[in-house]
Amino acid sequence: MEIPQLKNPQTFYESVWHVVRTVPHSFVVTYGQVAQMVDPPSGIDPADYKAFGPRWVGHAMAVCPDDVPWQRVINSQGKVSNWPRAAEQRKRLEAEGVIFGNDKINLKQYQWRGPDEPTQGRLF
DNA sequence: CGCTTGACCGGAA
DNA sequence: ATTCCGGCCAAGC
Repeated sequence: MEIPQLKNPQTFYESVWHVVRTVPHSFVVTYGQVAQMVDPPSGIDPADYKAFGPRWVGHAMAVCPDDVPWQRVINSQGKVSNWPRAAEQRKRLEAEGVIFGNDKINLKQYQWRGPDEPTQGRLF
């Protein structure tokens, strides 16, 4: 065995939480996007990470601490994923001023581009 | 310990 | 628009 496989998931999860904490108020990111922003775990095949990174992000969000704005992580379709707290998630986002159209969010408008692009000129 | 499911994604039919 | 598929990991039961 030369290459270990994600020998410490906890570390990966904490990296995910760190990234999510940097997402600004009234903006959203997708699972796949977060997977790309996170520093890839060493020793993981890039193809494997591409395929399952987004899912790992999902697992990480399922067990995240309360100080993480988990409501700002949605799927690539611009919708809130189907899970027990979906209603609460939407409620939180709307409380931040995010507008849902037909159960969907306009990613063009609300998706966060990254740390280098502060608030895209919009307030909040 | 083995089998099933998954807060996913991108592309194809 | 909707449904299906490959990906081949990790947690839950």
